[in-house]
This record gives sequence, structure tokens and C-alpha cells, in this order.
Amino acid sequence: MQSRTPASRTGRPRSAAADAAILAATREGLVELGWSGLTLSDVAARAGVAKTTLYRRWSGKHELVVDAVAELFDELVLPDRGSLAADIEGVVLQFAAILNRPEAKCGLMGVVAESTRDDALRERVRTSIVERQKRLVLAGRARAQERGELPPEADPEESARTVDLIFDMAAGAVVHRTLVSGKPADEEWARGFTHILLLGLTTPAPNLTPPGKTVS
Amino acid sequence: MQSRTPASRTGRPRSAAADAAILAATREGLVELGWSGLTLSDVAARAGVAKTTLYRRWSGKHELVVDAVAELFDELVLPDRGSLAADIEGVVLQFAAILNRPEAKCGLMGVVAESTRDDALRERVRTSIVERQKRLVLAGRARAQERGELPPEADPEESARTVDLIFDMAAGAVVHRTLVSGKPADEEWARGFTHILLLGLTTPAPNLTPPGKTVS
Amino acid sequence: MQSRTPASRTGRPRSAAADAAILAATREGLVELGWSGLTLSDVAARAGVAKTTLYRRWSGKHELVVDAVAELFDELVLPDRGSLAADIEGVVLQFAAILNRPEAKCGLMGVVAESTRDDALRERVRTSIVERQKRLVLAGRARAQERGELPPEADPEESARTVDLIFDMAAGAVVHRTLVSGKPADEEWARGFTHILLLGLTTPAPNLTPPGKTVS
Amino acid sequence: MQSRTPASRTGRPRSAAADAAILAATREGLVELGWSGLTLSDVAARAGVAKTTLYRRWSGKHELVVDAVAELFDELVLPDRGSLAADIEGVVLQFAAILNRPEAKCGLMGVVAESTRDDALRERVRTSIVERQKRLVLAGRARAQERGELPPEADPEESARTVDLIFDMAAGAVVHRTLVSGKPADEEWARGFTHILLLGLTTPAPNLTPPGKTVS
DNA sequence: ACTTAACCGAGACGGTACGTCAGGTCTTAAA
DNA sequence: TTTAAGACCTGACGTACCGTCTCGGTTAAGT
Repeated sequence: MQSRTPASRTGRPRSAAADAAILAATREGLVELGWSGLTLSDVAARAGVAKTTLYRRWSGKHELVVDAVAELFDELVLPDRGSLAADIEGVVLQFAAILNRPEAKCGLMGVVAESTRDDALRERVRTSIVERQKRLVLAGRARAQERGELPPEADPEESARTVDLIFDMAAGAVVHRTLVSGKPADEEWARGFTHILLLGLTTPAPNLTPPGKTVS
Repeated sequence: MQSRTPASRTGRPRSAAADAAILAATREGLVELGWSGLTLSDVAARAGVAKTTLYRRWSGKHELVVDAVAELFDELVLPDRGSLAADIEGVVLQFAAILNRPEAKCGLMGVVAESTRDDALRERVRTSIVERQKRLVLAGRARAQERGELPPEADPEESARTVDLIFDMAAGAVVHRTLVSGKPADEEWARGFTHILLLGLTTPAPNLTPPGKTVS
Repeated sequence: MQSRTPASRTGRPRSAAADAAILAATREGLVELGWSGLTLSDVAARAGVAKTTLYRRWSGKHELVVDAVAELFDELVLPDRGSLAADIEGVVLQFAAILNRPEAKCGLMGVVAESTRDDALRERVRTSIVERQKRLVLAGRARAQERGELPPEADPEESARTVDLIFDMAAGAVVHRTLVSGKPADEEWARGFTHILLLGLTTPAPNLTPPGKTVS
Repeated sequence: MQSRTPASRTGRPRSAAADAAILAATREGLVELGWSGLTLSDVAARAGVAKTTLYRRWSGKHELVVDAVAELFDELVLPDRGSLAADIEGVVLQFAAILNRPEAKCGLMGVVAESTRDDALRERVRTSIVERQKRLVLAGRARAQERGELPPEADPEESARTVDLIFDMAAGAVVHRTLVSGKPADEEWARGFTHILLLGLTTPAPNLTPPGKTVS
């Protein structure tokens, strides 16, 4: 969240309740007004807080929304549904469900759009929202390895690359399906997606690529 | 582009040159100012055109940027690189190259962000930008079938679902890699992506895995 | 009215009906929209005429309204009510009646306001609207002289000055009463006004002005 | 000026200096650009103030100019020139001098023109500018009564009517002379005007001349 | 009847100001 | 020192009107 200067000892302390109220008001505003319609004046009014209070804690709309949205995605958990495929489907459906909430799609896409020209913001989005969800991929793989569905890691570097790839594919596909194609990422779709993803992960090395090009 | 009513026979005709100038100015503005920094006043000034002319043809920033960005993605072609895998890699890299251009990422994410609260806009984005690129998937599959890399279609409905799925996965993965993860979608990445995608497509595994069962 | 170039012999002649329609539409527009609300596009539409036609004949809103309003004041006539006082009262009431019509007050004050910074326009207002109403003062005086109520003119220069003064006093008082004070210039008021005006005109020379200052 | 709600105790108080700067800038703008050329953007820029500050205090151009012009006419004073006639001449010349200033004529006629379609505005013009100058008529009469030039009041209602009439005649005549006839309201003219006005006031002629009868 | 030139309607065009609104800073008094 | 309140500057918004222009098409006078 925002940088808290612990050096200040004197004076009136900041209201702790205000933070939560502001973030909730932000999400409420996103639901009703969308990203571009959201104004900090409105957030302040909703939270029963002065605009100054808000600017004292966040540097602007971007950062505020990042924090407000991040809390949403932290709800994701990895369910144990008995198999790797089912676990993947479960996470995908959870992710799709969150992305269906208006505050999530508005807020996320808004900050992503801004982050195309603001590296600091993109980094903040990545660390506050995206990167921390890789825990799901890691946990899923670990559980699959326990079950014997996947072999243990060999090359740690290669392993990290694969996690990134899977993450981009999963998150990207759900976002594109939901926000661009405008169709529901439902169970059937999740099954099809998981099918393709899993086969690629579990099949060692193909012969379809022309000679001279190995894949993994 | 905007709907042209051919019923108007009288009056001064609209300048054809203005359209091109405006769209080019829009892209230029996106490069320099980004989505949120782009103003229609600035576009008009760049294009040497009055603001009213702009509003006469487009209803606002959203629609204008959709048209301006759509022209970028129409540059995509399907190269014949000898195999399905190589073809996919080629298209993915082309797509990544376009998405690396600032006007493309700014503009695309900007309109997508807005479209989360505007169904008409999302439909416009879909038809003007996204949907027409499915031609690449269709052409790639046809060529692969000629080569014998893929079997001919059996169920047309299932086939359409697969095209959609592939498209969401490909477009989504590249976008997420480029814009969120912030890492380059380079040849190595494209190879990994293609590997996973292709195996899933070519392995005749059971498509209907019951929930809770393993896949491979 | 507008300058007509008689040098043009060939080609389609201007529609005579259009002029009248335009002036009528102008007055109609003044009634409904007022001076500042009046637009030439609206006038053109009301008159069933293209904007170009309008600009071909008048150079702008100012001149058009001058012509449109001038026609209103040309309705003034000098009634023969038997005495100078009654004649003055009659004309004053007529003038007040015209000035009560919204198109008259709107239009007149509008062009007068503009004319404070445009000498050519003020001259046009004076010659087209104001000056020609001095005929009423002249006719009234002539009739009073016939009746023997006023002596014949002695000094023609002095006479002209007096006509101007009376005119300014009469027109100014009615305008101020109607438009600024916002009270009706009714019969009682006209009687009071006429009383003061006439006494001053018919009394030869006062002694109230301090020595060394003669009035007439 | 604008109504100040003294109930507001909290928040940053309005800058008092801004008011004066804005009104001065308004007059400056009137001088250079005239009524129709005056824009609130320009006024704001001149006053070194944001447009919003301006709109926060005045509802529009009309009200702003009323206040700006009102200050001009508050400069009028009643000089003691020894006799009623001389006093009247003095005030008339002062009024003419103010009306000769471009900001005064532009502004006054502009708001009067607008007020022909806006009763609230006319009332504002009347109370803020016109009505308060009746003090001059009242003071002049009182002084003349002290001198014995005029008898004391008999009927207070009749007295008020006379004040109104004198005021309409004086103000109207000067305005018409200056702005419509376009000739200077100089000493000679003022003498002539005063002559007529005073005779009417001091001659105890029958006030109720039946219509159709001669006066003198 | 046939030029021919000015006329006409429609409406696009480059400008400019409008009045509103959001962003972000500041100045108060109170807590 | 923080807080609520709200005034402040900046700058874009989308609209409206101005006066000009460019079309296709019309209408008389002069041949």
C-alpha cells in the first residue's frame, strides 16, 4: 500500500478506519461509474473523508485503484479437486468469476491501460496484483507433483520460464475471453482450455516443429 | 469506420483526405500522449482540421481510437513458413511486434478498458479489431490441412468453438506477456507458447474429461 | 437596405419574395429568441432560405436586424387629435406601443448596444430607424403653427437644435421608462411627460438660470 | 454584488482581492472588446483568476457586467452650484461624462439589451445601477427646497411619480443623445435640456389636462 | 433552343467561445 | 499534525454559432 512514514510521532494520528473506507468507496465507485467515471472527489464523498486525506495517502487515482483492486484478487485460493486438471479448471473459474465483477474488470483494465505509458505503474500492478497470484501456479504444480501427475523440477530456470508462460496463457486467455470476446468463461470453456494447456505441459517433446527447432 | 449515409446527395461532400489525416493524427497523438493524454482538440490540431469536423464523423474518443487502431492490426498477414508450428510462431511474433508499438498498446487497452462498461463499444472493438483477425486462424488451419498436418473438420460447431478458444489463448497470452508481465514476447517465448498450443490441438485426447478426473 | 449592384444585367435575378420572408423571419426570431438568441441559421431556416442567400444580401446579424426593426417604426403616424399636447401624447403612446413589442425592444436595443463600438452601425441605425422619425416632430410643429399654438420659426439653426432636443427627450424618456424602469408608459405618464415638455417649449425665457446663462 | 452566504464558516474563504480584480478586468475588457467581444475567459485571464472562480461568484456575463458598471455610476455626486438649474446641469454633465466612457456605454447598453428578455436581469439592472441614482434627484430637490426654489412636497404619491418622471426624462435624454444621436451632451445641450425640464417643474400649470385640450 | 452567368439549397468546413467538470493544490478553523 | 470543508488554477470537454466554402441544380436574360 502507500508508503507509511513511521518517523512521525507527534500530532494527530491518521485514522485507520479511513483506509478501509476509502478502498471500499473506490470499489463502489468503480461499480457505479467505471474507471473513467470514477473521480476522487466522489470517492472522498462516499468514504466520508476530505479529498486532502485521500491525496495524503495515495498519489492519485492510479495507485488508489491498484490497491482497491488488489484486494479483490487476493480472494483467489487453490481448491483441491482431486486432480491437476480439475484444480486448473477450478482456479480458472474462480478467476473468471472475479473478473466478472464490474469493479474488477473496470479497475484492472483501467490501470493496465494507464500502465502502458507508465513503467512505475506497471510494476506496481505487477507486484500488487498479478505476481502474487503466481502462488496458485506454484501450489498447483507442487500438489500435482505430490500426486505424481507431474515430474519434479529439473532445471529451475526452465521451471520459472514455464510458470511465467502458463501464467500469461491462463490469465490472458480468461481476460480475453471475458473482456474482448464478451463470452462467458464457463465450465465448458474452462475444460477446453485446460485440455490444451495440460497436454502441452505433460507431453515431453513434439516432432511437429521442423528440424532444427526444439521447443523446450 | 463511421456509417456513411449514401442518401445524402446534396450539400458539400465530406473531405476524404480529412479521414486519413485524422486517423494518422490519432495514432501520432497516442504515441506521444497515450490514451488518457490524448485529446480530440490535439488530434484536430495535428490533422489540420477543426474539432467540429472530428465530432461530425466520430461520436467521441472511443470510436475514433477504435478505427485508428483497427488499421494497425489489419497489417497482419499469415506467412508461409513451411509448417503449422512455424506459421503460428510467425503470426504470434507479428502480433507481438504490433502490440509493441505504443499507439497500439495504448489505444487497444484504452478502448478495452472503456468497453468494460459500454457494450456497444465492446462490440465495436470486437468487430472492427478483433474478430477480423480470426481470418489468420482460419487460413492457418486451412493451410495445415492442405499439408496434412491437421485432419479436416468433423463437427463445424465444435470447430468454431476451437477457433474461438485458440484465438482467445493466442491473443490473450501475447497481450498479457507484453502489457502485464512486461517481458518481450520474443522468439523463444513464441516457441514455448506454440509448443503448448499445438500439442493440445493435435493430440486426439478425450475432449470431455469429467470434472475431478485427471487428463493425461 | 443592402446595396444592390445594378451593374449585373445577366444571370438569375434575386428572389424578391426572399427579402420579405427573411425580414419577417428575423422579427419572428427576435420575438422567440431575443437578440442574443437569434441566429442567422435559424432565420434562414424560418424563411425557407439557405444561409448563403442571407449572407449574399446582408453582411451580418447587425444590418439584418436594423432593416427588420426599421420597418416596425415606419408604422408611426402623427394623429390629428386637435391640439399640440394631444398630438404629442398620441405619438408618445404610439411609440410606447411599438416599443412594447418584443421584437422591437430586443432588436433595437441589440443594435444600439452593438453600435456603441461600431460607428458605421450607429450611423445606419440613426438613418434607417431614428432620424426618419423626426418627421413626426416636424409635422407636429407645423400643425401646431397652423393652429397658432406655436410661433413660426425665427432662427432655422436654433430650430433644428430644438427639434433634436425634443426628439432626444421624447424618445429617450419613453425608452427609459419602458426598458429600464420597467413601468408602462401609459396615458397618465404620457400626460405628465407632455406637460413638462410643452411648458418648456412655449415659455419664452426663464429667470431661474443664474445671470450670464441664457437658455435658448 | 453577489449574495454572500455568511452561514459558511468552514473551508477556505473566498479571496477578497479577486472580486476587485475581476470587476476591474471586466471594465478593461469592455473598453477593449466591447460587450459582445467580451468573454469571460478573457476577463479571467486579465484578472489572473481561473474561469471557475469567476463562475463561482457570478452566474454569467450579464450579472458580472451589471456589477462592474454599477461601480462606475456610483461615482456620481450632486455638486452645489448655487441654483437648482445649475445643479441639474452639473449632474447631467457628470452623467454624460460617465456615459462617454466606452466601458459604461458598452456595458450598460449590453445589459439593457439582454434585460429586454430577462425580467430578473432588468430588476438587477434597475436596483444595482439605476434606482440608486435617484438619490441625486431627491438630494437636488431637497436642496432646492432649502433655497426656496421649489415648494415643499404636498402629495407624497404625486411626488414619487414626479421623481420617476424626471429621472426617466433626464437619464433617457442623455442616453439617447449620446448613444443614438451620436452627438455630445455638452454644456449647451445640458442648458437647453435643463431649461425645458425646469419650466415644466416650476410652472404650477394644471396637471390634469383632459385629452384633446391644449396645455398652455 | 441555347448559352451563360448569377442565383439557390444544402451542408461541410475552420474558428472561437461557451459553461461544466475533474485533477490536484492551497488555505482556513477545528480537533 | 491530521482532518473536513471548500476555494483555487489548470486544462479538456462536447456544443453552438459564426461566416466561408463547395457542391449539384435552377432560372432568367440575351442570343
